[in-house]
Amino acid sequence: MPELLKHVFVDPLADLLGYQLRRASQTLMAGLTRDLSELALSVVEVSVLLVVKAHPGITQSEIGRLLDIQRANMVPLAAKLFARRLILKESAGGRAILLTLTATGEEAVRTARRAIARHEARILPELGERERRQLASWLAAIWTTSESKEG
Amino acid sequence: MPELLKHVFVDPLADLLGYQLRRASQTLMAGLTRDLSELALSVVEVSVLLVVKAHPGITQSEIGRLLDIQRANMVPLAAKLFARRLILKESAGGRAILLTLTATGEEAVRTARRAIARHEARILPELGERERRQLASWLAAIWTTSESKEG
DNA sequence: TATTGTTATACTCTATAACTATA
DNA sequence: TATAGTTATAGAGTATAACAATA
Repeated sequence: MPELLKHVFVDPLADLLGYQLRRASQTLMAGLTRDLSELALSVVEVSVLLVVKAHPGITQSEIGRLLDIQRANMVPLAAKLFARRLILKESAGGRAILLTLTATGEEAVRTARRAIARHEARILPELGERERRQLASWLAAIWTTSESKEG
Repeated sequence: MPELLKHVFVDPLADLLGYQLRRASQTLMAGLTRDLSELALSVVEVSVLLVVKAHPGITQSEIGRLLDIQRANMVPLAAKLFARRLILKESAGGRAILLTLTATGEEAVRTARRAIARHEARILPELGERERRQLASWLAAIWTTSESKEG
């Protein structure tokens, strides 16, 4: 079929906020994954690393609660970061294990932050700082409000 | 540990637009999935149904291009909707198969639209129509712009 | 040759249930 | 009893490669 005669279909979902949110999130995650590929770490793995950086000595369960990751799913995540020598595990007497960054982990965090900053700057570059904050605050309201989550 | 003495950790990712977007999308999808559970259809299956409703006679490949779903992944999707007697498949002479809604499919679309409207109204109920449009337009810009998608 | 539908497959992410070890 | 870490597993969602049929 000739390119110019191809029917272009109107997207009937275009006026749905949820649809726009999902498509935007997918596109953005794909882009960030590409930008983080130099580190050979997934977006989730990097986010765990950033949390450990901000809270040295935090436990797996605490990270899970913060990022909404199941306790069980934190296991292979932490195992990979440990195998890559990015984090240290330190027994806290009880069952809990305290996580901290290694020197390699600190370096990975610096690299990740540069990649993330580069990526963030590429999202809607025409947006000013005020609009950016407005957008972020609307998005935060969606998942912070318990109504959206539970009812 | 007593509830009041539990350490509440600050989320170091809170100022990242990409993070807010992902969390919002996850929360929203979970909520919408729950709201659509009466139909026993996933969010993606319903979105396909809405596209067929808007474009009777559209093909699987065309739907895939519109919603960014791989051709291969459209197969089990269309198969389920067909098995549930929600869509009809009509040969178009060639290899392509034209999809249309059955009466049951039309009814499902009506039910789905009510559930989606209910859900959308529950997201950011404090947002006015103008802010809603602004938010939707920013989100659309993120995934429509090729910069975000490819580099 | 390009496109459509298809099969098979694999990988990631996420969710649940059950077990143990410890406070 | 409640919590942390763990294991195993299952289900989505998504991605790629290859094939046959058709324009």
